[in-house]
Amino acid sequence: MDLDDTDRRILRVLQKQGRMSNADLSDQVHLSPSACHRRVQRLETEGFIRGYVALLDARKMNMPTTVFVEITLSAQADEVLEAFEKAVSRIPDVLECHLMAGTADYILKVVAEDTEDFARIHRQYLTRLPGVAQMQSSFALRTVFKTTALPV
Amino acid sequence: MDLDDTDRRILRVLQKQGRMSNADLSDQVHLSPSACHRRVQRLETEGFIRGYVALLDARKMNMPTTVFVEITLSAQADEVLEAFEKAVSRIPDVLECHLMAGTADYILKVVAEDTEDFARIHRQYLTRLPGVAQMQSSFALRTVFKTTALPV
DNA sequence: AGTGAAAAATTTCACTC
DNA sequence: GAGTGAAATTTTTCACT
Repeated sequence: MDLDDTDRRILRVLQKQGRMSNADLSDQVHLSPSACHRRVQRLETEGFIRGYVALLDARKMNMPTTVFVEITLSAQADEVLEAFEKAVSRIPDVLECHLMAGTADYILKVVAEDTEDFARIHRQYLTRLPGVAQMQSSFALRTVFKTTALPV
Repeated sequence: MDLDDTDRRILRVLQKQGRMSNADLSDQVHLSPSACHRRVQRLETEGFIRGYVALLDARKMNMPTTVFVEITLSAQADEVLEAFEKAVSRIPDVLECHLMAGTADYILKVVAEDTEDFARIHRQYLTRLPGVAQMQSSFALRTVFKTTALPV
Protein backbone atom coordinates (compact mmCIF):
# COMPACT_ATOMS: atom_id res chain seq x y z
CA MET A 1 0.00 0.00 0.00
CA ASP A 2 1.20 3.48 -0.75
CA LEU A 3 1.06 6.47 1.53
CA ASP A 4 -0.09 9.85 0.32
CA ASP A 5 0.74 13.23 1.82
CA THR A 6 -2.20 13.07 4.21
CA ASP A 7 -1.04 9.72 5.58
CA ARG A 8 2.41 11.15 6.10
CA ARG A 9 1.00 14.17 7.90
CA ILE A 10 -0.94 11.86 10.20
CA LEU A 11 2.18 9.83 10.95
CA ARG A 12 4.25 12.94 11.62
CA VAL A 13 1.72 14.13 14.18
CA LEU A 14 1.23 10.76 15.87
CA GLN A 15 4.98 10.25 16.16
CA LYS A 16 5.05 13.36 18.31
CA GLN A 17 1.74 13.07 20.13
CA GLY A 18 0.55 9.50 20.08
CA ARG A 19 -2.40 10.18 22.33
CA MET A 20 -3.82 13.14 20.49
CA SER A 21 -7.56 12.76 20.12
CA ASN A 22 -8.92 11.90 16.72
CA ALA A 23 -10.84 15.17 16.67
CA ASP A 24 -7.67 17.23 17.18
CA LEU A 25 -5.71 15.07 14.75
CA SER A 26 -8.34 15.47 12.07
CA ASP A 27 -8.12 19.24 12.52
CA GLN A 28 -4.34 19.25 12.16
CA VAL A 29 -4.39 17.21 8.97
CA HIS A 30 -7.44 18.95 7.48
CA LEU A 31 -9.75 15.96 7.38
CA SER A 32 -13.15 15.15 8.85
CA PRO A 33 -12.95 13.05 12.03
CA SER A 34 -14.31 9.96 10.32
CA ALA A 35 -12.00 10.15 7.30
CA CYS A 36 -9.08 10.72 9.64
CA HIS A 37 -10.06 7.84 11.85
CA ARG A 38 -10.37 5.51 8.86
CA ARG A 39 -6.86 6.38 7.76
CA VAL A 40 -5.39 5.86 11.22
CA GLN A 41 -7.07 2.47 11.43
CA ARG A 42 -5.64 1.50 8.07
CA LEU A 43 -2.17 2.63 9.09
CA GLU A 44 -2.54 0.48 12.19
CA THR A 45 -3.92 -2.67 10.56
CA GLU A 46 -1.48 -2.50 7.65
CA GLY A 47 1.34 -2.29 10.17
CA PHE A 48 2.78 1.13 9.45
CA ILE A 49 1.99 2.03 13.04
CA ARG A 50 3.46 -0.70 15.24
CA GLY A 51 1.92 0.63 18.42
CA TYR A 52 1.78 3.43 20.92
CA VAL A 53 4.03 3.82 23.94
CA ALA A 54 4.59 6.18 26.81
CA LEU A 55 8.07 7.69 26.91
CA LEU A 56 9.52 8.06 30.37
CA ASP A 57 11.99 10.68 31.54
CA ALA A 58 15.24 8.76 32.06
CA ARG A 59 16.54 11.34 34.52
CA LYS A 60 13.36 11.31 36.60
CA MET A 61 13.42 7.52 36.54
CA ASN A 62 17.00 7.57 37.79
CA MET A 63 18.42 5.98 34.65
CA PRO A 64 20.28 8.91 33.10
CA THR A 65 23.38 6.97 32.05
CA THR A 66 23.68 5.56 28.54
CA VAL A 67 26.51 3.22 27.57
CA PHE A 68 27.29 1.77 24.16
CA VAL A 69 28.92 -1.63 24.42
CA GLU A 70 30.76 -3.04 21.42
CA ILE A 71 31.22 -6.76 21.51
CA THR A 72 33.22 -9.13 19.34
CA LEU A 73 32.43 -12.83 19.51
CA SER A 74 35.01 -15.60 19.39
CA ALA A 75 33.10 -17.32 16.58
CA GLN A 76 30.36 -16.37 14.14
CA ALA A 77 28.47 -19.65 13.72
CA ASP A 78 24.68 -19.27 13.83
CA GLU A 79 24.41 -21.18 17.11
CA VAL A 80 26.91 -18.83 18.74
CA LEU A 81 25.00 -15.76 17.59
CA GLU A 82 21.70 -17.25 18.71
CA ALA A 83 22.96 -18.15 22.15
CA PHE A 84 24.44 -14.69 22.53
CA GLU A 85 21.27 -12.91 21.41
CA LYS A 86 19.09 -15.02 23.63
CA ALA A 87 21.22 -14.19 26.65
CA VAL A 88 21.27 -10.49 25.77
CA SER A 89 17.51 -10.32 25.41
CA ARG A 90 17.18 -11.28 29.08
CA ILE A 91 19.13 -8.31 30.38
CA PRO A 92 16.59 -5.68 31.40
CA ASP A 93 18.98 -2.73 31.08
CA VAL A 94 19.84 -3.43 27.43
CA LEU A 95 17.51 -1.31 25.30
CA GLU A 96 18.96 -2.18 21.91
CA CYS A 97 21.05 -4.92 20.33
CA HIS A 98 22.33 -4.61 16.77
CA LEU A 99 24.29 -7.14 14.72
CA MET A 100 26.94 -5.11 12.95
CA ALA A 101 28.98 -5.29 9.76
CA GLY A 102 32.72 -4.85 10.22
CA THR A 103 34.94 -5.46 13.22
CA ALA A 104 32.58 -5.35 16.19
CA ASP A 105 29.92 -8.03 15.95
CA TYR A 106 27.34 -6.38 18.17
CA ILE A 107 26.54 -2.98 19.56
CA LEU A 108 24.38 -2.85 22.67
CA LYS A 109 22.77 0.25 24.06
CA VAL A 110 22.56 -0.01 27.82
CA VAL A 111 21.00 2.32 30.39
CA ALA A 112 22.03 2.54 34.03
CA GLU A 113 21.57 4.70 37.10
CA ASP A 114 25.21 5.76 37.09
CA THR A 115 28.65 4.35 36.41
CA GLU A 116 28.52 2.19 39.51
CA ASP A 117 25.22 0.73 38.46
CA PHE A 118 26.71 0.02 35.06
CA ALA A 119 29.57 -1.76 36.80
CA ARG A 120 26.94 -3.96 38.46
CA ILE A 121 25.23 -4.67 35.14
CA HIS A 122 28.59 -5.43 33.61
CA ARG A 123 29.57 -7.80 36.39
CA GLN A 124 26.17 -9.43 36.73
CA TYR A 125 25.23 -9.81 33.08
CA LEU A 126 27.75 -8.70 30.48
CA THR A 127 30.71 -10.72 31.75
CA ARG A 128 28.51 -13.82 31.64
CA LEU A 129 27.43 -13.51 28.02
CA PRO A 130 28.45 -16.59 26.02
CA GLY A 131 31.03 -16.53 23.22
CA VAL A 132 32.42 -13.06 23.88
CA ALA A 133 36.00 -12.43 22.73
CA GLN A 134 36.21 -8.67 23.25
CA MET A 135 34.09 -6.02 24.86
CA GLN A 136 34.49 -2.26 24.90
CA SER A 137 32.15 0.10 26.73
CA SER A 138 31.76 3.77 25.84
CA PHE A 139 29.89 6.11 28.15
CA ALA A 140 27.66 8.86 26.89
CA LEU A 141 28.53 12.03 28.80
CA ARG A 142 25.38 13.66 27.56
CA THR A 143 22.63 12.78 25.14
CA VAL A 144 22.28 15.73 22.82
CA PHE A 145 19.03 14.42 21.48
CA LYS A 146 17.14 11.24 20.99
CA THR A 147 13.94 10.70 19.09
CA THR A 148 11.79 7.75 18.17
CA ALA A 149 10.40 9.54 15.13
CA LEU A 150 11.34 8.29 11.68
CA PRO A 151 11.59 10.99 9.01
CA VAL A 152 8.37 10.76 6.96
CA MET B 1 8.33 12.31 44.64
CA ASP B 2 8.75 8.60 45.14
CA LEU B 3 7.16 5.83 43.13
CA ASP B 4 5.56 2.84 44.72
CA ASP B 5 4.99 -0.57 43.16
CA THR B 6 1.63 0.47 41.74
CA ASP B 7 3.18 3.46 39.98
CA ARG B 8 5.82 1.20 38.53
CA ARG B 9 3.20 -1.25 37.31
CA ILE B 10 1.37 1.58 35.60
CA LEU B 11 4.57 2.74 33.92
CA ARG B 12 5.44 -0.77 32.78
CA VAL B 13 2.06 -1.15 31.12
CA LEU B 14 2.03 2.30 29.51
CA GLN B 15 5.53 1.79 28.15
CA LYS B 16 4.15 -1.14 26.17
CA GLN B 17 0.66 0.11 25.38
CA GLY B 18 0.53 3.86 25.63
CA ARG B 19 -3.01 4.09 24.37
CA MET B 20 -4.59 1.57 26.66
CA SER B 21 -7.84 2.91 28.10
CA ASN B 22 -7.87 3.95 31.72
CA ALA B 23 -10.45 1.28 32.45
CA ASP B 24 -8.23 -1.51 31.10
CA LEU B 25 -5.18 -0.05 32.75
CA SER B 26 -6.88 0.12 36.12
CA ASP B 27 -7.78 -3.56 35.75
CA GLN B 28 -4.21 -4.56 34.96
CA VAL B 29 -2.76 -2.72 37.94
CA HIS B 30 -5.54 -3.71 40.34
CA LEU B 31 -6.83 -0.23 41.04
CA SER B 32 -10.16 1.48 40.67
CA PRO B 33 -10.46 3.61 37.53
CA SER B 34 -10.47 6.84 39.49
CA ALA B 35 -7.45 5.98 41.62
CA CYS B 36 -5.63 4.80 38.51
CA HIS B 37 -6.47 7.94 36.63
CA ARG B 38 -5.28 10.08 39.53
CA ARG B 39 -1.92 8.30 39.48
CA VAL B 40 -1.47 8.58 35.73
CA GLN B 41 -2.19 12.29 35.89
CA ARG B 42 0.36 12.69 38.65
CA LEU B 43 2.97 10.73 36.69
CA GLU B 44 2.33 13.03 33.74
CA THR B 45 2.36 16.34 35.58
CA GLU B 46 5.39 15.41 37.66
CA GLY B 47 7.22 14.60 34.44
CA PHE B 48 7.86 10.87 34.86
CA ILE B 49 5.87 10.37 31.67
CA ARG B 50 7.35 12.69 29.05
CA GLY B 51 4.67 11.95 26.50
CA TYR B 52 3.10 9.39 24.24
CA VAL B 53 4.22 8.53 20.73
CA ALA B 54 3.28 6.23 17.89
CA LEU B 55 6.07 3.85 16.87
CA LEU B 56 6.32 3.23 13.14
CA ASP B 57 7.56 0.10 11.42
CA ALA B 58 10.92 1.08 9.94
CA ARG B 59 10.73 -1.67 7.33
CA LYS B 60 7.22 -0.71 6.21
CA MET B 61 8.30 2.93 6.10
CA ASN B 62 11.26 1.97 3.91
CA MET B 63 13.88 2.98 6.45
CA PRO B 64 15.24 -0.41 7.53
CA THR B 65 18.91 0.56 7.58
CA THR B 66 20.56 1.70 10.81
CA VAL B 67 24.06 3.14 10.86
CA PHE B 68 26.12 4.19 13.86
CA VAL B 69 28.48 7.02 13.01
CA GLU B 70 31.42 7.76 15.33
CA ILE B 71 32.80 11.22 14.97
CA THR B 72 35.92 12.87 16.40
CA LEU B 73 36.13 16.64 16.31
CA SER B 74 39.30 18.60 15.62
CA ALA B 75 38.79 20.67 18.78
CA GLN B 76 36.68 20.38 21.92
CA ALA B 77 35.93 24.03 22.72
CA ASP B 78 32.33 24.70 23.67
CA GLU B 79 31.67 26.74 20.52
CA VAL B 80 32.90 23.88 18.35
CA LEU B 81 30.63 21.40 20.10
CA GLU B 82 27.67 23.76 19.90
CA ALA B 83 28.12 24.42 16.21
CA PHE B 84 28.42 20.71 15.56
CA GLU B 85 25.34 19.82 17.60
CA LYS B 86 23.28 22.53 15.99
CA ALA B 87 24.18 21.27 12.53
CA VAL B 88 23.47 17.67 13.51
CA SER B 89 20.06 18.51 14.91
CA ARG B 90 18.98 19.67 11.45
CA ILE B 91 19.61 16.34 9.76
CA PRO B 92 16.27 14.53 9.61
CA ASP B 93 17.76 11.04 9.36
CA VAL B 94 19.76 11.34 12.59
CA LEU B 95 17.64 9.87 15.36
CA GLU B 96 20.16 10.17 18.18
CA CYS B 97 23.27 12.16 19.00
CA HIS B 98 25.36 11.37 22.07
CA LEU B 99 28.42 13.19 23.38
CA MET B 100 30.80 10.44 24.44
CA ALA B 101 33.62 9.94 26.91
CA GLY B 102 36.82 8.51 25.47
CA THR B 103 38.18 8.57 21.94
CA ALA B 104 35.17 9.26 19.75
CA ASP B 105 33.52 12.56 20.61
CA TYR B 106 30.07 11.76 19.26
CA ILE B 107 28.00 8.79 18.29
CA LEU B 108 25.11 9.35 15.90
CA LYS B 109 22.41 6.88 15.14
CA VAL B 110 21.23 7.33 11.58
CA VAL B 111 18.45 5.63 9.65
CA ALA B 112 18.30 5.27 5.89
CA GLU B 113 16.43 3.44 3.15
CA ASP B 114 19.51 1.43 2.18
CA THR B 115 23.26 1.83 1.81
CA GLU B 116 22.86 4.05 -1.22
CA ASP B 117 20.51 6.32 0.67
CA PHE B 118 23.04 6.46 3.49
CA ALA B 119 25.66 7.47 0.93
CA ARG B 120 23.38 10.35 -0.02
CA ILE B 121 22.92 11.37 3.62
CA HIS B 122 26.66 11.13 4.13
CA ARG B 123 27.43 13.26 1.09
CA GLN B 124 24.65 15.75 1.65
CA TYR B 125 24.89 16.23 5.40
CA LEU B 126 27.63 14.37 7.23
CA THR B 127 30.58 15.58 5.12
CA ARG B 128 29.42 19.15 5.72
CA LEU B 129 29.34 18.99 9.50
CA PRO B 130 31.68 21.60 11.03
CA GLY B 131 34.80 20.72 13.00
CA VAL B 132 34.97 17.05 12.10
CA ALA B 133 38.42 15.42 12.23
CA GLN B 134 37.43 11.77 11.83
CA MET B 135 34.32 9.86 10.98
CA GLN B 136 33.64 6.14 10.98
CA SER B 137 30.35 4.56 9.95
CA SER B 138 29.24 1.11 11.06
CA PHE B 139 26.23 -0.54 9.46
CA ALA B 140 23.79 -2.62 11.41
CA LEU B 141 23.20 -5.81 9.45
CA ARG B 142 20.21 -6.59 11.59
CA THR B 143 18.58 -5.10 14.64
CA VAL B 144 18.10 -7.93 17.08
CA PHE B 145 15.84 -5.85 19.22
CA LYS B 146 15.10 -2.28 20.08
CA THR B 147 12.83 -0.96 22.78
CA THR B 148 11.92 2.43 24.17
CA ALA B 149 10.99 0.98 27.55
CA LEU B 150 13.17 1.78 30.53
CA PRO B 151 13.44 -1.00 33.12
CA VAL B 152 11.11 0.02 35.99
C1' DA C 1 -7.73 4.77 47.97
C1' DG C 2 -12.49 3.21 46.52
C1' DT C 3 -17.46 3.86 44.89
C1' DG C 4 -21.01 5.57 42.12
C1' DA C 5 -22.83 8.69 39.09
C1' DA C 6 -23.18 12.54 35.96
C1' DA C 7 -21.11 15.41 32.34
C1' DA C 8 -18.08 15.89 28.55
C1' DA C 9 -15.55 14.11 24.95
C1' DT C 10 -14.17 10.54 21.79
C1' DT C 11 -14.74 6.64 18.98
C1' DT C 12 -17.34 3.97 15.90
C1' DC C 13 -20.60 2.95 12.41
C1' DA C 14 -24.27 3.19 8.98
C1' DC C 15 -25.49 6.10 5.41
C1' DT C 16 -24.82 9.53 1.73
C1' DC C 17 -22.38 12.15 -1.77
C1' DG D 1 -12.35 8.34 -0.87
C1' DA D 2 -14.72 12.07 2.05
C1' DG D 3 -18.51 14.07 4.99
C1' DT D 4 -22.66 13.81 8.34
C1' DG D 5 -24.95 12.54 12.28
C1' DA D 6 -26.24 9.43 15.83
C1' DA D 7 -25.10 5.58 18.98
C1' DA D 8 -21.79 3.41 21.91
C1' DT D 9 -17.90 3.79 24.65
C1' DT D 10 -14.50 6.12 27.29
C1' DT D 11 -12.73 9.77 29.91
C1' DT D 12 -13.04 13.14 33.24
C1' DT D 13 -14.92 15.14 37.50
C1' DC D 14 -17.12 15.22 41.62
C1' DA D 15 -19.10 14.27 46.16
C1' DC D 16 -18.90 10.90 49.52
C1' DT D 17 -17.07 6.76 52.17
